[in-house]
Amino acid sequence: MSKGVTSRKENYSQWYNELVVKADLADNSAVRGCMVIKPYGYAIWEKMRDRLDRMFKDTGHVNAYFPLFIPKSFFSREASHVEGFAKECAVVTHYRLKNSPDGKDIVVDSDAKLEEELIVRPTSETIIWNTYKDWIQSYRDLPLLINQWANVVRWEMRTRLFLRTAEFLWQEGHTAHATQAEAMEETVRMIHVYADFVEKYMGVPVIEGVKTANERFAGALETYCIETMMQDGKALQAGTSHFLGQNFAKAFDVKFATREGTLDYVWATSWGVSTRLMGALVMAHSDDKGLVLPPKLAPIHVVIVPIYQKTEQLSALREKILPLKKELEANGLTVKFDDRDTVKPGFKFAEHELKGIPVRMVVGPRDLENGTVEIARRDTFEKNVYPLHEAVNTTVRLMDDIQDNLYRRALAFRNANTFQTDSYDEFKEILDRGGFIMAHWDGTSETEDRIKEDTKATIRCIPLDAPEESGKCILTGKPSARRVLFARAY
RNA sequence: CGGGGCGUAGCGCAGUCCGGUUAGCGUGUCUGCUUUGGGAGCAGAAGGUCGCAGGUUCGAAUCCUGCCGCCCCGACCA
Repeated sequence: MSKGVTSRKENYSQWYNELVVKADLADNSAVRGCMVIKPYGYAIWEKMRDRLDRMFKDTGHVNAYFPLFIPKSFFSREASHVEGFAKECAVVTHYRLKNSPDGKDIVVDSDAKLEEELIVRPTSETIIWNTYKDWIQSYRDLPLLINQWANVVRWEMRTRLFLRTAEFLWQEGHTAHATQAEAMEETVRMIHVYADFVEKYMGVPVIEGVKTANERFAGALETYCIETMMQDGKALQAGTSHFLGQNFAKAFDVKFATREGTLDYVWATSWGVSTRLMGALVMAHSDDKGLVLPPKLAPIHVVIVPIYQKTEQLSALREKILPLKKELEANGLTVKFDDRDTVKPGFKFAEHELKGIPVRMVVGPRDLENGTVEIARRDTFEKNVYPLHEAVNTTVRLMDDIQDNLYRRALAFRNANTFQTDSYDEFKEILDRGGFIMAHWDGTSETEDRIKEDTKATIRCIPLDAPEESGKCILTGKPSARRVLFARAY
């Protein structure tokens, strides 16, 4: 990115941190572990959010909003759920402050202690299922397909911008169904929606799969996930969709009258993606010059930089550029005309690259003379001079090219860094280099734990498309029916 | 909660071991002139409770004691 800073290959983590801050996506805040999402970063998140929201609506869901605070007692209703989240909850115990005796400070008023503590939601299953109890009586009330856009808090020990923050923005879908099959269908449908979004809009290839018992969501019977590879070969879980069975219905006593007149517990799913997707987007495509954004999520598609010496020249350029800008906009592109006279062109080029703007146009005196414009693409740095009348078509075409190229490039990288092995020694070597490993596993949590302790690698998922193949567990040599995906993960 | 490190200008740092001019460097900011097809150059200016409190000393950013804050590694994790 900017001169003299960490390169991607030198120190991937540091490169990422610097990039997020320098590209104006986010900053650390005064509150430990929390993040300020800056306007540019938020604009990208809004693009993601709007597209996902459309996809949810297209699959029959509606939005609603549930409270931030969850009574502590709700939490303990579902045993494995509380166990999974208890260690990272923010808890509200009081509702009032008062002046300290010496009047110099504000202190918690110990008289204002809550009878029951409130948990700041780390996820909303409990408060939502407590509500669903009132909403669902009959099979006619089902399915209930609701999504909420919200913030949640998980008091993590160690945080990283976008990838793991104490508070993060996300959406969580919570659905209720009359049958197990329907709920299962919904679970799979939504993981496909996520996969679709991440591949087609973010340009990041995913592996769809199911989690092992160790990695499963607290309270779920089955967790589906999409796993992505970052440029250091580590895995990032980009989204999850959970089949919750009747666990939450039983915990919150949500029964419905069936078509046959009997009473049954409803079947549930939940699914979510978060601002972590921003981290995935940055880590998957960016380079040492900065961010590389897929056109479908870029807040600005094209930046036009004028080259001039005197202000008269600028007005001549403006006459050419403004109609061009208008025409690009008529083709659905967002265009920025960077006519700042406070910085030099070279500075602008570097800045726009840092921010990942897909296409840059340069128009100067030379172009005025020749009726041309220079067009450069961010992903490959290729630049060419085109006749002015071809500028719009070229740019529109470039948007598709860049979008495709980013996906293809990421896919090629993932393929080049995905390995099959049956040797535990080689398994460890590959992990140290970075990459995904397809290997046999005996199906036990004990083996998975031992491998994790030994190598820091976890089973990211059992890929949905993993073919049956009998083999021997990489660690224990016990029989295995298919290979599973191992990697170190964020 | 265990192990390590750091706190000096908006930001990044040197100076601390071995106390001694007016506390310095880079960058950023401001002013002026020259520049403008890849992160400009020169000249000038502004900017500091050296984390806080106490102690030792003729004298403390530097030594001693206590406190506060932050970062990194581990446990946790979308």
